[in-house]
Amino acid sequence: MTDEIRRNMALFPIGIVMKLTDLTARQIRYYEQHELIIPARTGGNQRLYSFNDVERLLEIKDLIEKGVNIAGIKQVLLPVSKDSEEATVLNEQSEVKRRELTDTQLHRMLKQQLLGGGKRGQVSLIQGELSRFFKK
DNA sequence: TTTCTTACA
DNA sequence: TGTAAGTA
Repeated sequence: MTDEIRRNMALFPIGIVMKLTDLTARQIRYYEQHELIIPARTGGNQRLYSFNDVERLLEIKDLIEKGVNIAGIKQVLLPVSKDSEEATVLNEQSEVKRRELTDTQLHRMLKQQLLGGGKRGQVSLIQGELSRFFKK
């Protein structure tokens, strides 16, 4: 899969990313501080972004516009640990406490909605559980 | 000229 | 977040 390589190929400096994402350099660097993105660096310490980085920044921008804070964005964008995934499976199998939503399930629903297509009827349900993630 | 870090409003 | 300062 050489396409992966191309997508992760760091090519453009922050100036171009600013135009591509309509974000300010301040914001782009700020998101980097919070580890939402990790651009490569040149020998001169200049940041270099890849296509993947730009797409990720666009997602971040989307969430920001929807009123999600950094903590919330981290929940949505940061990779879900494998342990959580397995925990979900176990919980689903053990017909015990299968009444409440699993954190990872909720996580998927939120990401699905926040990032675009999301069934409106589901929103109200989510908003109630939202506190679990976007609390302070 | 552009970008970087640090720091103050 | 915006912006200023001093560099690289």
